[in-house]
Amino acid sequence: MAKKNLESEIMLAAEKLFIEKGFEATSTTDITKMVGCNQALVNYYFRTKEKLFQKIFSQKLEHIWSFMTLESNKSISLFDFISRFINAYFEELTTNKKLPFFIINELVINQERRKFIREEIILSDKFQNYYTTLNNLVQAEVKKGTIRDIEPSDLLLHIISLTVFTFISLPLYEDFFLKDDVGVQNYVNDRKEEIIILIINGIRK
Amino acid sequence: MAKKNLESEIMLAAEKLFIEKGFEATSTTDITKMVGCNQALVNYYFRTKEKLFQKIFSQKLEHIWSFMTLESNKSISLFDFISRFINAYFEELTTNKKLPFFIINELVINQERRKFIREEIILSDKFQNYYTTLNNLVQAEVKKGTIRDIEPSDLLLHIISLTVFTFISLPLYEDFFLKDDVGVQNYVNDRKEEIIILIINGIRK
DNA sequence: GATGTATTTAATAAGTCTATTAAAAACAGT
DNA sequence: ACTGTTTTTAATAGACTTATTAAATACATC
Repeated sequence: MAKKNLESEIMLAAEKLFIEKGFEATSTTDITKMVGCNQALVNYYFRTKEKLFQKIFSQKLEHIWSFMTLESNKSISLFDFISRFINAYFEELTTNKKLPFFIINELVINQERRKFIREEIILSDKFQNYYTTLNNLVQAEVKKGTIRDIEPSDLLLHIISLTVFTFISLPLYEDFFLKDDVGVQNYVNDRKEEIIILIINGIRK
Repeated sequence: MAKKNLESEIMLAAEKLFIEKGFEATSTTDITKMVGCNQALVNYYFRTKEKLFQKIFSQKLEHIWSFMTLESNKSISLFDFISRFINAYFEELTTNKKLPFFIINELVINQERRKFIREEIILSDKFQNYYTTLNNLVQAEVKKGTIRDIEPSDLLLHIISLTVFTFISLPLYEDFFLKDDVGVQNYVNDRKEEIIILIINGIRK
């Protein structure tokens, strides 16, 4: 039996519900009902529902973002980067299937959160370094003549589009073709392999 | 001055707001405030907010879906299909930039709407024909040896992933890189060309 | 112009939601 | 065991929601 700590229990329940149903559709009553404590505790520990959300959101964002940059450092060549990155990305999202939708959704809906990301991530040194590293990898291959001349941003967008969309659309796949967990997992794995092939083939000369 | 017709004015306002902010975040008061009429009219014309939403949702879905099938019939070869389809798809979504997010969002959130799609679209003859046509196009090219052996579903998913994600993430691009309408349009056009190249290159042998 | 129907409004019921407040309970340290 | 602090609860204010109702207005047809 874990030590009872309502603050973190509320965080966990909120995380689950926010990711499942989004900010609007989740009430503080839902959250505390899940924990089994009084609704006022949300305000006691986090002041407002919005602040609780922000805490969870930036936590999740930091998680996924630090994961992304971590993966890029390990790579030596571009093709290595691509397949390694997509593999790790898929593995990461497989254990957090709803995360892509959660993040995209809130970023699209809420302009404030976009500004937050811009300042915290896009303008950060870490991102600039990350992008420069990727750019070097790409330029090296272009010079060698192994790939066509492509913007690193396009490459990155291809990877993110195809990976993220796979997980966003997962509930659709599940219900359209009546698949169980195993079926879904097979589908995800197949998509992963196919996406790697498409991208590597697609940038080759 | 158009003939005043509050029923359709409500529909239009609701369409705008639902697409902009989603079902939950839009209130019937918002909608009628926009039109400038009494809130009770929503219930008078559409019985419930949910029914109003459903009407708009299936209208939009029908629009995009009939567009997709229309485009497939015009194509003769696979490469023709791909570039023609992506071009038309992008053009369509350029005039309805928020539509992809709207549809995906509601489908992910609401299982009932997924079931609706399954019955109305996936299981329809029209879809089955559509898929068979695509399959024939793909098989023909595989036999000719011009492309690698790929599932038509994968090809379709590639196209949809890359196209839809471009528009879903548009607000992010806009705010991250501080682009105006012209900048955004250039970006969209560049992405379109790049996506066509990636896919055609990516399925070639 | 009277009469029946369709449209629109104002008022409001009944529910939900978040945040606040004051009191109660649990837990320290002495 | 007493005292001060932290945690938790119950109760509730106040602001929204959607949907319903009955009354008012506009419209059409005879």
